[in-house]
Amino acid sequence: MSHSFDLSKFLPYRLAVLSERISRRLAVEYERTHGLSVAEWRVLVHLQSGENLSIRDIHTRVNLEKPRVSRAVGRLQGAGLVRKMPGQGDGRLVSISLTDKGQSALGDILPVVSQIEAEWLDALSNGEREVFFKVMEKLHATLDQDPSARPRPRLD
Amino acid sequence: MSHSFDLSKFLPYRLAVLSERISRRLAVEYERTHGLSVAEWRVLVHLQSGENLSIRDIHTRVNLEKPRVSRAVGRLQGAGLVRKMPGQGDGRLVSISLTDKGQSALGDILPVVSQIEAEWLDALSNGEREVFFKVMEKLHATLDQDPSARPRPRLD
DNA sequence: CATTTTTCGTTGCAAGTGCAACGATTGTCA
DNA sequence: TGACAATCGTTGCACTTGCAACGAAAAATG
Repeated sequence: MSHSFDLSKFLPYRLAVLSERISRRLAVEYERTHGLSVAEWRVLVHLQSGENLSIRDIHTRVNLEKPRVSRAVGRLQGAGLVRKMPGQGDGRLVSISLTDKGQSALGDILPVVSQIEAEWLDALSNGEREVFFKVMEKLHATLDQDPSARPRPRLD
Repeated sequence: MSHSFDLSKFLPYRLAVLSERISRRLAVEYERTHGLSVAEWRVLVHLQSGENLSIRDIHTRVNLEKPRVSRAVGRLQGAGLVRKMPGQGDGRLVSISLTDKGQSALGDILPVVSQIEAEWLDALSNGEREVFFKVMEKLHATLDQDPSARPRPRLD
């Protein structure tokens, strides 16, 4: 007798579908208005929090592979949104920072994106929000103890 | 003054990180043991529920673009896990079904994958599971009313 | 019936992705 | 100090992906 299995009730599948739908919805905004990809968007946002970051900084904190970050930064530089300078002190590092144009683009996008997120969160009660995030944390904690799982990306 | 924004607390980002980590963990299983990609895995699983499906059936129910399904089916056929026959009645349709080898591969993978999912769900209380899935549904419902969002894939 | 539209699956093509490997720079340790 | 190892960012390469366009087949329209 065959193992009964319903993909539509499978946790990883449901998460993937929801996550993808939400990502797409957001991408509509920064893609249409500023031609950004997901990787470029993440890099750009992360640069807003701190200046003079290296590729590796972004790589470890933003959950993108190193080559992906490198190329995203290259495209952002080509678009004039980002500036690359040799890192002082350590000659291997590259110091990346936002240009005025990059700041301005972020200024356009962030309010829109925050507004969309707010609409999603407003549909939930306080308790639901709390439990939802707690569950995500618990799932990460379970994965942390699984040697076959990837390490959790730093979220700080 | 600049808009404060913390990517690590941004709902879409957190969802993407968790979803990707979970997907990767699963992919380890069916990729290493049977050389399947995510698309191939989804197609294979969906074929288990019903026989003689068309590309379009899979496309609409499994949240994969049509060309992606077509190519995944082609690779599965090449690996001997799937059989393609011209659809009777409608000459445009392609009738896809599992071979014995495909059934056998699923028989290997499904218990392992279900076990991993069970470990994740067991870390949650009944209430947490309930709220978590309810929140996912609510987020979908909010997206349903957003004309800029993609339609929700059928989950049946 | 004849003609136009729609649907189905596939393919072309440009672009992005993951992984390994590379040169360059820095750190480590005998 | 000198040899070796580790780290940083980039690049090569094979592969996948998304989107548009295509031919074949069926449906809709007159």
